[in-house]
Amino acid sequence: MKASYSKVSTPLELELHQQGRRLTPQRKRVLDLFQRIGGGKHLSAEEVHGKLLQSKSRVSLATVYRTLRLLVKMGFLNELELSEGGHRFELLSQDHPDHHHLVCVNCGRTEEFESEQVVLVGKQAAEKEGFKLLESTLNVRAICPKCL
Amino acid sequence: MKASYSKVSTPLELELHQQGRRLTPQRKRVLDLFQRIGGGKHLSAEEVHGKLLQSKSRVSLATVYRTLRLLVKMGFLNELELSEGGHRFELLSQDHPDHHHLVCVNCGRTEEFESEQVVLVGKQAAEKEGFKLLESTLNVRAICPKCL
DNA sequence: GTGCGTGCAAAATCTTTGCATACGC
DNA sequence: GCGTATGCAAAGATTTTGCACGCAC
Repeated sequence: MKASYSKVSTPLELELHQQGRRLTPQRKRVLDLFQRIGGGKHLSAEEVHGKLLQSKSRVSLATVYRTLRLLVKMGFLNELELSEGGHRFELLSQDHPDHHHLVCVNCGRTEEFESEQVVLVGKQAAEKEGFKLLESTLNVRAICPKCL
Repeated sequence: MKASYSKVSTPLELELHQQGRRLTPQRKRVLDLFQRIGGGKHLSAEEVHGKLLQSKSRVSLATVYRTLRLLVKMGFLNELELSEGGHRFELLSQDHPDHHHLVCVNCGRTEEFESEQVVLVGKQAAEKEGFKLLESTLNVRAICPKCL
């Protein structure tokens, strides 16, 4: 009997194919990287590029930029602007919903936290103006104990 | 009788002199611009430069950048990162305290709102980790009615 | 085989910096 | 007059783009 196994399709693959796009090793590697390091980490384009070079995968910086923007548009990643010089990206996943950032403006140390209240306030603000809410992020700028 | 009038010292001038710095026409023009356009507007460095050229004041782009960073450090301006490409700045004034942004990710329309609750949450988060709070801003990313 | 995606290098942005000059104090 | 601030132009940093080739489908 002919072995009929079905290749598991990842959400990434499905989503790409729905849009007539392709699952390339590069795209897989970028998303894999974020999934490997987990939900709370913030990487810049340069860092993604560097980490992929280390793990013997060859992805050009231009492709990293293109892929990051693609993954953000497709909802797999979240783009952050925390004034650490350049934008950063993080994994957006179900078990890591709306969350907020406490950033030390001196050393860049970042802690995350969640708050149901804040989500609610964002929702109300959006509703009041007739906007459709996508996400809300609270950025708390502060000085960490070490830098004080 | 000799006219003895006292030149009014602006907060900017006082603050600068306290630090051994100087009140230059350039610095005055940049802060004036923000005060003229009012509290809720977000300008990029390029825009500040452009607007100052229009009004026949000559300020170099390098000075605009240096002045913006200075004014932020001195607490006259607030630096925003709303993913509109490049950082933006807005006037920070007493009658316009901690406030938040509701941004349409499609057309860039931005509404502001305030929330005592959010300020409180930020404060608690900072305290919990031993950080000294500077400010907290809630960014709500959404789609405005027109773009829906 | 078709045409989307990649790599490369060049270009476009955005921001900072070195240095001689100008000017606030 | 002293020393900070400015302007200019060059350098840096970050991100985008054009084009020929390669590979996912």
